[in-house]
Amino acid sequence: MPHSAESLLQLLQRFPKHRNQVQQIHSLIIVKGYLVCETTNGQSSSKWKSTLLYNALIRAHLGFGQTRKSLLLFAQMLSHRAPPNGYTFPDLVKAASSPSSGSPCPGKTFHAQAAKRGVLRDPFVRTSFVSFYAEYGELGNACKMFEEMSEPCVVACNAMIDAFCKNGDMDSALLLFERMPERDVVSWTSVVNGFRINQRFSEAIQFFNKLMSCSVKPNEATYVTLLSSCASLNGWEAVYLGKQVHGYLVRSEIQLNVFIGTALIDFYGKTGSLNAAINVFGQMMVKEICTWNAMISALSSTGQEKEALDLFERLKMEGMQPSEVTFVAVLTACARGRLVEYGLKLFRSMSLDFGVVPTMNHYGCITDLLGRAGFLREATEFVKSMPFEPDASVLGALFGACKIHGTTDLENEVRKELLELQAQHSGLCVVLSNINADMKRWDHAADFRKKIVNAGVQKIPAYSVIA
DNA sequence: GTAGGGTTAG
Repeated sequence: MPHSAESLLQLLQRFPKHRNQVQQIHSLIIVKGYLVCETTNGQSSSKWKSTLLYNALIRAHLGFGQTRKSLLLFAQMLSHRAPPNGYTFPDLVKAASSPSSGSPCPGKTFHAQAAKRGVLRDPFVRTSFVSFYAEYGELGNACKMFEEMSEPCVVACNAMIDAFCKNGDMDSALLLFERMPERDVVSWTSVVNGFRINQRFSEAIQFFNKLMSCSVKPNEATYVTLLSSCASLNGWEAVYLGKQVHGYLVRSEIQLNVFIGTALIDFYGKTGSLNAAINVFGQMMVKEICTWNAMISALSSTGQEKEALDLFERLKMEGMQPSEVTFVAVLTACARGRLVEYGLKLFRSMSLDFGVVPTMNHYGCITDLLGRAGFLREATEFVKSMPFEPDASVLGALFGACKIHGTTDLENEVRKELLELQAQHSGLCVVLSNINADMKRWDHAADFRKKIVNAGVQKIPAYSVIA
């Protein structure tokens, strides 16, 4: 029977990646009225019909990144009285964890919904909540979700390992890794990645070597994580290992996919092999915006600012949509190349022409752009005119500029103004004392340390903002 | 149907 609810459901499940088709099917489902739950005839199969269709639609829209639409579909689902089931929540919760889904995040109401519908015992549902809470920095809730599982499977354990890693608790991640009854390549990769995201790059590489010695077969994700660690470490051993991985991938005749390719470009860019990065970029059949961003950064960090900006022009011509990161990369290139006018023009056009709203990072780039070029007063004015309170990165850029341009009266003025502006800001105080210490003005450093105490700043981070 | 991967000044 053409266009029965069953046949449309099958189509959705079979071809969920074809955006236009999904939209057509969606329209057809609406026209046919299949989304309205029928409870009158009492047949259990038709009771769940709209639920299954909604589940498939939520999944399909999540699949091509339309997370907002997934969330909207859930709201519709409730208003149509189609009861969500255990299959509804994993996709829904994933949509809620996605940063593009907008705020406020509805994840917690989903938790309540899942409890109400009696699906919280489902291990798939629980695992997705573990990841959700981990993403939102609520490690306690993630643990609770995990601990209430009677016999967590390897996937649930992997999700919990990742939850620990993402929230900086590598000890617990390793403990769970040791204690779990079986491990797979995802377990290993999650730990490698955990060391990486906690900036423990040497240990990431060590753990990768351990994985190899245990005869675990790495997969693409493992290599991507490893390459990223090698890129950040940048010692000869790390560079050697990264090149070895590349060589292995070439010998295995594995086509460079977007993730691997982007990781390689980043690796070569950060370790100074610009030509290798360009080669990889040229070989890639499919490029995403991240790929272009990595290449732009590679060019700009190796002193080819003009080429970096040319590549940005090419990206636009090829119809790519620049991301937030793209603008950080191009604005940085402008700052390095002292292209003040062009940088300011780009900054103005980013929200106007590309719909990318500047974040604190972008303000930091412009502060850097002005400051490096010696426009310290303009940079200060710019910081004051920002729509949000400057954070340590913006102030770091400003002080970086002061460092380049020497100890002028203006610098002292800037310092004073900013100190008054953000006396409570522990990040700033650290920046200030670092800068002073750096300039061998230990008396001032001590002075600022005292101010930190007087200002009642509780926490002084154990890292320095200026490297 | 649940887990892990790439790009971001100073």
